Order: sequence, then C-alpha cells, then structure tokens
Amino acid sequence: MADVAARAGVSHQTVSRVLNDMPGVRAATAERVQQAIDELGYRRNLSARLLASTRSRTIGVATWGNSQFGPQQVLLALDDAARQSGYRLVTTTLRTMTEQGTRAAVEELLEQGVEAVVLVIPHETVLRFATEVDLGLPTLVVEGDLSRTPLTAGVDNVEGAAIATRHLLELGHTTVCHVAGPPGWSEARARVEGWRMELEAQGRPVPPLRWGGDWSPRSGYEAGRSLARDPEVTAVFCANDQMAMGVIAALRDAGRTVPDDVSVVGFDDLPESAYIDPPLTSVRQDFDELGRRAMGLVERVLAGEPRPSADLVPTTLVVRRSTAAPR
Amino acid sequence: MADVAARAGVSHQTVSRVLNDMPGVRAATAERVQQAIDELGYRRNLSARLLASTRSRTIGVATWGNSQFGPQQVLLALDDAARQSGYRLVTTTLRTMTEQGTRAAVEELLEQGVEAVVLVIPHETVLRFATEVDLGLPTLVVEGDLSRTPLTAGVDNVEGAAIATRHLLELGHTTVCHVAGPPGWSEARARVEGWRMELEAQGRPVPPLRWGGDWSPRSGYEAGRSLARDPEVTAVFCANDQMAMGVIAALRDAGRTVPDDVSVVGFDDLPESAYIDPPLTSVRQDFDELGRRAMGLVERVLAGEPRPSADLVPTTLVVRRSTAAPR
DNA sequence: TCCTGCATTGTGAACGCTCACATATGACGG
DNA sequence: CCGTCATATGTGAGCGTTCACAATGCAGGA
Repeated sequence: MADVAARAGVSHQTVSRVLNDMPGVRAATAERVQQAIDELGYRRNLSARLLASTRSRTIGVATWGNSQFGPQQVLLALDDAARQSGYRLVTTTLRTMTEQGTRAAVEELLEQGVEAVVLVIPHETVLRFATEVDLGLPTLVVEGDLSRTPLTAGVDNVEGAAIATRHLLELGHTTVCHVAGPPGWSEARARVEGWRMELEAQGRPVPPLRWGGDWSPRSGYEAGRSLARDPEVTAVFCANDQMAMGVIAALRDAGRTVPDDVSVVGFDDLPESAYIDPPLTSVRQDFDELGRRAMGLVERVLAGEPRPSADLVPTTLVVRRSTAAPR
Repeated sequence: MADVAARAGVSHQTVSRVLNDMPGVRAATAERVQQAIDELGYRRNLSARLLASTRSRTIGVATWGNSQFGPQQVLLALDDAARQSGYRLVTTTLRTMTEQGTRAAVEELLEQGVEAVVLVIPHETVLRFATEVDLGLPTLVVEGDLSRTPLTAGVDNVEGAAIATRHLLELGHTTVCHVAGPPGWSEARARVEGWRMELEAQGRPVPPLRWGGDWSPRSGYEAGRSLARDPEVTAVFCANDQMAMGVIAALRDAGRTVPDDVSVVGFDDLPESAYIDPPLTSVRQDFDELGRRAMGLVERVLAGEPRPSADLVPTTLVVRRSTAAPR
C-alpha cells in the first residue's frame, strides 16, 4: 500500500480511502491512485484489514461433512445471502459428530474473527453444545430446536411431514409407516413428530417406528426389506429421498410394486427424484429462502435486536406417481 | 496474548512458543501459560498470525457452485488432504461461469493470502484464465487439461469412458451412443474422447454426438427422448449418472426397457445409482485419491519442484443390471 | 484583507502476532 | 571460582491495514 501511495504521490490513508471508496477524495486523485494500483498489481491484505478493524463482516459456518443434499443447499443459499449483505462466509467441516469435534470446528471459526457462528448441523450433540457453551457471539443453528437454541432458522419439518402423511391418508390408506432418519438429528425427530401428529389427529393407528435409517439409500433398502414382509403396509413416508429410493428398491426386489401395492413419499425432492421409477412424490424445501432467513436473523441480532425470531420456512408437497390409492 | 503473558508471569514470546509448541520451554512454564490461557479463555487471532508470518499455510479453492456430486467430493477430499498436511483451505464459489467471475473469485482468494490456488472448475473459461493469467503462485486445475495447465490433477476420464464403452461392446452391441456433458467442460470432452477412441479402436461406427446435456437429469431425459425414437440404438453411455437416470426415464416412458432393449451406463456412481430400476452400471471415481494427489502436487510445487506431475487417478467400472447383451 | 468553514489530504498510533536477536540462568569442567 | 556452553526466556521491530485526529488548501463573506 505504501508503494501505491508513493507512486500516486499521496498518503497511505488516501489509498485506503480509494480502496474502500470513502467520500472525500477528489476524482482526479482517486483515478491516479487506481492507476497506481493497477500498474503495481497491488492487492489488499485481508489479514491486515481484519486486524486493524473491529468488524470482520465475516460469518463462520460449520457443516456436517458428508455432502448431503440439504446442508449443501443451505450452505450455498447462505453464501448468496451473506454476499448480498456484504458479509463473507468462512466454513469448516465437521467430520466426527462429537462434542470435541464441534468444539474444534467452532474454535477454528472463532480464530478467524467471525462475528457470528452458524451451525448447519442439526444434531443433538451440536445442539447441546450450542446450548451449554456461550461463545460470546451470536450463534445460530439451522434446523435446530427453537426450545433449546433461541436463535434458530429452519424449515417446517413437522408441517412437511404432516402434509406428506395427510396426502397418503387422503388417498385412502388406513395408516402410514415411517422410515425415520437417524436418532439425534432434529430434522429426523421433527419429521417423526409431524407424521405421528397427523396420524393421531386423524385417529389412525401409529405403526411402530423404523429407526436405524442414516439418510443413505442403503439404509432405506434395509428398512424397505422389513417393510416388504408386512402385507399390511400400504403407505410409507420416508425422512428423505435417498432412503425412499432404497425403500422402493427393496419393495421391488420383494415383488411389491409402487404405488399399486405400496405408496412411498420422500423428503427433499432431489433433482433425480422426478426421474426414477416411479417418479417420487416428495416434500420440497425452499433452501434459498432458508438461507435468506438465516442470514436475516444473523444480521438482526448483530444489529442489536436481542432475540429475533423468524417463522419456519414452509414446505410444499410435490405429488408424482409413487403414491396412489390402495388397491 | 499480553494478558496471558502477564497472568503467567512470562513474556508474550513465551506464550507464543507455547501456542505453537516450539521447543525450549520448560514444562512447568508451559503448564503455567496453558493455565492462564484456559482461565482467560484466550484465543489466538488468525489475522494477526498471518500478517506477522510469511507463510499462511492456506490453500485457496474455487469451485463451481451448484453442488454437483463430483466437485463436492473433490472439495471434501481436498480438505482432508490439506488438514493432513497442516494446511487450511479457504473456498469460494463461482456463480457465473465467466472470465470476470473467475477473476473475482481468484482475487478473493489472493486477498486472503493463500499460498496456492486450486481451481475445481474444469471449464474452458477457467482453463483459459489459468493459462493466460500468471497469478504469481502455484495454480492447480483439478480435472483440467494437462496440455494447457501444467499443474493438473485428475481422474482418467478418457480411460473411464473407454472402459464403459468397451463393456457395452463386449456385451455384443454393435456400437454405443453417447450422451455428453455440456461443451466447454473438460471432463465432458475427455469422456467423449474416450468413447470415440474406443469405438474407433474397435472399428465401430461412431454415432452422432448428442451434445446439449448439462449434467442434469432433465437434460438426460431430453436426450433420451430422441434416443428412444431410434430403434437402432441399443447401448448408451452417459457422461454422468444423473443424465443416465434421465435417459432411462425417457426410454421407459417411450416403452423401451432397460437393459432388454437398451443398455445404459453412467459415470460417477452416485450413492442412489445402485437403487434405481434397473440398478445403474457406472464408472466410479476415487475422489479421495484425487484429493490426495492434488494436495500432493501443491505441496511439491510449494517445496520448490518446478513442474511436478502426477498420474491420472484410475477409474473402476461398477457393473450392475442396466447393461446386458442386445436382444 | 482576513477570517471562517468545508473539502481534501496527511500523520502516527494501534491492531495481535512472529521474527531475529539479546539476555539471563544453570550445569559443568578446569 | 571462573569461563563456557546450552537451555530458557525476554526485547523490540515490523507485518499492512484502519482509526482518530491534525493539517492543508481554497472559496466565499465580512
């Protein structure tokens, strides 16, 4: 920066002013500085900027690192929203779902001088961490649990699950089975809750829960195998599309057709879900909106609002051909 | 840090030594410092560290931001490999595939003081940029083009495509059609090349290329529709699994069965590819290995090796039930 | 002519760390 | 009892910015 200043014949402060386009610089001077910058190929140093200024305009994000569709979309949407608001995102990936791992990830973010932390890891472990440890700065959990972490942005999973269940009941199914996500994940829990609520609201028997899914198609297949053995099962709601695909595969392998024998609904609406056989009925989440709301909350709390809150993002059911009236 | 030093009754330098566990600190002293750190909840400031030291041990990564499976896996693997080597990763996401966008993304990385740049965007635009602009620091392109960007790590797409094509020919198909990825992407280009090479090597007619795919299932479906109209088509190799799913859907909708009427092979081996109907034969890439090699190259060039190079990562064909002998 | 006030530019310190070097402390042999 | 060396610790500068404030220039009004 000193070189640029020398070359343009101004002080370092003027260069700084041009760089941050602050008022009070004559156009001619600004131009001269800009030229010096270009000629020297000067590039400002983020570290020095952050060190010197109080605000970093940086949000730290921790994700769960297995590139699931959801978290990935959230991250992308968050990045967009952050840029829009003049914030930078720094991310770190959690590998082992432990208290210690969470701590390390957050520590890493804090070292980078973030102004807020966003945890896109809606898992029990992380929730507990966020509840117990006061980081001294705004901490938002995406898809968390409002009752535990006050700053939470999320999709209305309960409602989404209820809609999916209702759809199946309206088609004429007596009841609906659920292939849940792994225990400990609040999304999994919320979807179970929505499913159960709807069944109870309509006075239907609540089948035993098939835990043990881990979001993977493989685990869906396992669940599907046991589901297929029970001829009473005519409708299945799965906690995500990948598991739904596994379930469908298992049903097919067991000689049961979808949707004639069994209807299946997923959650996420993956791009490929419309192209499998049969095209999958699924609950779609608006990740862009979620990202915007999450960023909005962060901004509000950063602006001093003590406990801002936002509504859950609604979901929509995309009806395709994996669901039908029971035979 | 000054506070910690005061509390422990040592100098700031000793604190620094403890923090970076450098030799020459008495165990008792180190413990005292550590205790002061814990009590004060002290956390070191990354910006200050980077500013003061010459090396940042940070690698900048630019990705193409639509969360495709491949790039996502590469990023994850790269992060693992980087951590292993004591490097940090900073990432930025390219939204618009333009020269200008690329420049902005790279600029952003450079501001952060990265020691090397890794471009996980194997697109023409980026390749041209990497070739023409000398960033003044090591620039590696993942899945790039060795002939253009000297520092390149990649999967052997040509070989992978050839294997897929060969598999279909060996089953007895006269020739193989190809649903390619979008023009401008070097992976798409390489897969076309492998496919064509294999056909020519075996003296088979090379069907006209169906460009226009954009990696999405939807574009695969479009390609599949026109493929389905041609009764001569008995084998199709798709540039990725998502397009393969679209193709299969289109064939099914047109009344043609897979693999009885038409065999289909994909590329990527998505987790769900084993669970669709029929389970998809696909070419699997070893992303972890790719990440390791990429990081290895970066380390070697950083260590002073002028033009290190590494072999392409081999692929494996996973044969499932979407391919069979022609009827 | 001189003063006031605004627009523009400059100055020096501070941010929190690492680096290179200087200094203190002990153990040991002569 | 002293010098020597290694080990342990301290000192001060400097990294490249921003921040708060000071200084300069110039126009217009009294």
